[in-house]
Amino acid sequence: MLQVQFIRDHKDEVIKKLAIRNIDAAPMIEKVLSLDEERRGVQTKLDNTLAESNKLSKEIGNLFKSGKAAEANEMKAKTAELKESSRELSEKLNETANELTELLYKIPNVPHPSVPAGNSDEDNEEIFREGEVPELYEGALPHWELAKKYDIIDFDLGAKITGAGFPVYKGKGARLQRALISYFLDKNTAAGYEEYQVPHMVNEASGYGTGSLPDKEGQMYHVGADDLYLIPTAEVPVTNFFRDVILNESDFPIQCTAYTPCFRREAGSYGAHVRGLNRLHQFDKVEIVRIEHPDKSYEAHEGMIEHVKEILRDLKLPYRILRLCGGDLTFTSALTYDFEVYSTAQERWLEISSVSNFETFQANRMKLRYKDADGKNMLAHTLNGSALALPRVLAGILENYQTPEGIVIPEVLRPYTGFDIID
RNA sequence: GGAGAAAUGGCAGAGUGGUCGAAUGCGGCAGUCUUGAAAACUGUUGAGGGUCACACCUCCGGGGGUUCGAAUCCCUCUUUCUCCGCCA
Repeated sequence: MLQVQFIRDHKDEVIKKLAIRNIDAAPMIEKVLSLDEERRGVQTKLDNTLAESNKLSKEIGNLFKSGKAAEANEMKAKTAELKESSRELSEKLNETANELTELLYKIPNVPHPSVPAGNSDEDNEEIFREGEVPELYEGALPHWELAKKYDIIDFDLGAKITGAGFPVYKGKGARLQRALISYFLDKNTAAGYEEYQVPHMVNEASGYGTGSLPDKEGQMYHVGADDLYLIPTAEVPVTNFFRDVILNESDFPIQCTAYTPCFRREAGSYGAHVRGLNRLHQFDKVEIVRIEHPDKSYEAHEGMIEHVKEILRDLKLPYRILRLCGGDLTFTSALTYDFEVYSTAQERWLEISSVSNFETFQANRMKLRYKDADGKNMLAHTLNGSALALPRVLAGILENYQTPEGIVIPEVLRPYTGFDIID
């Protein structure tokens, strides 16, 4: 969430920049400012009341000590009124503060200056394209047909034991999946990211920390009996390592990577675009997360982009990079680059990575700070990206590497798979 | 799952109703001394709100209560430890 102080100091700028997201934020911002003013007013009144009753309490204590019980008891009577008004004031304070926080939760991050205006994914800006789209032979198939033909992914079996969108990987399919995970993790750790294995469920506070709550409440699976959420991405547990943490400047850069399954309800998705591996309720992903000094975060962001590029080059998959427009930018992000791999048989682009800089938006919710040179606590910047999401990479490999003889395994994966063709 | 114990500042650890935001030690930072460093000594060292700056207010795991007054008493939740049970 945005800092109230920042909104106070940059009101017009915030409104102007949120317009890039097609949001008329002026009414909300005005409300924030008036609530904030109200909150501070009530706070001051409450403070004064408490100060007075603290003073009285001390005096009463002193009177008792010096044996003047009668005077002390007389004074006690005076405190009742103060108590009553401080009770009222603190209720009022709570109300106002809660209202303010709830409102702040509804205001998305301010986009970076480079974010283009726009309404939907059609307005995203392609900034880079690389890799050759292979000429497919006559009779080439989409990945879900290939999965069936070579018996490497069983969607029906998954539907039987769990439901639609929970595939079962078999044989060489399962092995390829594991190869990709290992390859990604090795690649990330070689680039300086420390590997973690994390819980696949998180508590409510973590959900709020990264912004999955309350904005995406309905998208997460909730385990009611224990009030836990299945993670939609490793970003949530990993970034929350740093919730309520004050770092030293020397701790930067912090680079983490983690493989986890990701669980998404995807309520409202339907149709041909969710076929096969295109959109699942459970999928595997290797995530990279960075915690950075504000001065270095965009440099780090570029570094993450280069890193993901390198992986896709290794895999020799045709891909492009988009700079997301204001309308397509996720709630918490200031700047996001999407990587899309070309699905040759479907003749469409599939998102396989989303690399974002959240600046202080998550850090403010999480109270993730560092001590600067003057000893002041400042909010850090958080970033993350996929490196990479498995199913669509797998779809890309199956479709782009298909031959009449079978599916050729990309060179870099062979040490991990132990075979070079699926036939 | 059952029984018991505990949770205090970066760490260790005092504090059982009043002047305690909290002794002491370690660590960190600054200074003195030194060619430099170490040692020694001196000072300093939590977070949030608020203010031009002070004042002032809040925070001793979380929430609630008793009291004029709570780190200290009561209730509740969470977590950790010990013992028993169960178990990959």
